[in-house]
Amino acid sequence: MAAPRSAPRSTSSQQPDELPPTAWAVLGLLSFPGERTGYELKKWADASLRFFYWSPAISQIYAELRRLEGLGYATSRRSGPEEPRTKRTYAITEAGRAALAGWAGGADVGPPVLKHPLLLRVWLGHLADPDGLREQVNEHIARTRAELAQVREALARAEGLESWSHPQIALRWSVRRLESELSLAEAMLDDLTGLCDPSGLTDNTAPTASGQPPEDSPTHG
Amino acid sequence: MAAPRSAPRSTSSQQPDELPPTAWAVLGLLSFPGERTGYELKKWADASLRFFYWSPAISQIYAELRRLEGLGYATSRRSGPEEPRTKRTYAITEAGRAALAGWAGGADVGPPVLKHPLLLRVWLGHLADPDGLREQVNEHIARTRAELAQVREALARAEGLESWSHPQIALRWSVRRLESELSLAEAMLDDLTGLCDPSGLTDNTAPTASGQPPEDSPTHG
DNA sequence: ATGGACATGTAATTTGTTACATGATTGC
DNA sequence: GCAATCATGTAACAAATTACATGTCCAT
Repeated sequence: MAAPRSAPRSTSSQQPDELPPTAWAVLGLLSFPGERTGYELKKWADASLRFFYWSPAISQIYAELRRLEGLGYATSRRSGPEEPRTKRTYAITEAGRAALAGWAGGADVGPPVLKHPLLLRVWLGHLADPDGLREQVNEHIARTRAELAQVREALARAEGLESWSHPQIALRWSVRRLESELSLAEAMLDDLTGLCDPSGLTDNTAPTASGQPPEDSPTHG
Repeated sequence: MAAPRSAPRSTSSQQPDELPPTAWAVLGLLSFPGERTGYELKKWADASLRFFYWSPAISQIYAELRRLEGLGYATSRRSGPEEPRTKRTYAITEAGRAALAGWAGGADVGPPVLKHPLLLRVWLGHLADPDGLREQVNEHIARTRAELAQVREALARAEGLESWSHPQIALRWSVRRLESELSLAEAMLDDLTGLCDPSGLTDNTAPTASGQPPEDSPTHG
């Protein structure tokens, strides 16, 4: 198979890995100073993690917290009557911190995965109305601008805080990433326009040469 | 919950949507001229789709093809004795083409999802060895360069072909995307270096001011 | 008193993966 | 003859989602 997928996952024993990335992400959330509830974790993931890694469903966060506790990587305590609401707060343990550090230092990082529904539609553009397509790209641009504002907020919150320099770097990366997402979309808009209006301006100077009729089974391309 | 997730998925009836994006992606693969086998589809997805949307496992492709056929969106035929190998080739039907066009024109595109394991580790950098972290970023850069070469190949294969202009646009977007991934990584490398070596050069001039000790529950940041 | 945010969880279901099993054909 | 690629599928499982159920606290 052409694409090298992730490592074969040794058939026996539970190495210090053996947990899905989501579990490590949740444990990572817990690795910053302070205790927090599942609910808080979800909000934080929505506001920050999601920009470079994805925010799990709240029900999954609760499930991962239970698993982490079962492994001894986290402890929880129910709030006593001193606190208003009854809730369960989690904290990382030394074992959890060690396991997380081991995972973070581990070898295979794995390739980033991008699922871009807009691109899927552009790719299928031959079936769509050109104007509708450009409209969708414009909506994407608007959505991206809104996200950019959110990451900048998150970054502002993280700035000036000690021991938050790495989250800051991740958020700075996210800001730049969204900025580039914007220019990527603009460029694609130009490409899309150049399709209907093949004026020499957009270097769409493919001279219709070698117009091979798309034969059966185009051997992928 | 803060993050607006996808639409509530109306409880009754099968609208022209109601299929996971993967099914549409597979049907999309089929929407280009020619018939092909599941195996060919997988290779094509690895070589092209994966750069902007992800390549399903081969077993899932077979499963989706069966589902699509069950819905009348595709037809299949076993190769007769005239062909060397016994295989099953699929083709899109008119109903499938119509359904796909309806989906492509549909309203909600949904936000792109990025899962970037490297960023997860950078975010957790306080637990890791700084040199090891930079090393991982460098590996990412090498991997990205290799991918860039692959997309350029795919683009070269698609160029000059008629009725492939939209896939071309998607691939051009992917080329630019990977190029920007490269500069993003370089910039992050600088950020990471600036952390250990806070010489004024890297504008890391945060004056340590307002060194709020990270209090309990930092209200996400 | 009512709606919204806080808070936690269960159950059913879907999506997707890996491992396994099988066999034909092609090129060396 | 042997390995690689072509080709198709099943089964077991893991990951993750949505829908549902329940209840509290706070502000208007």
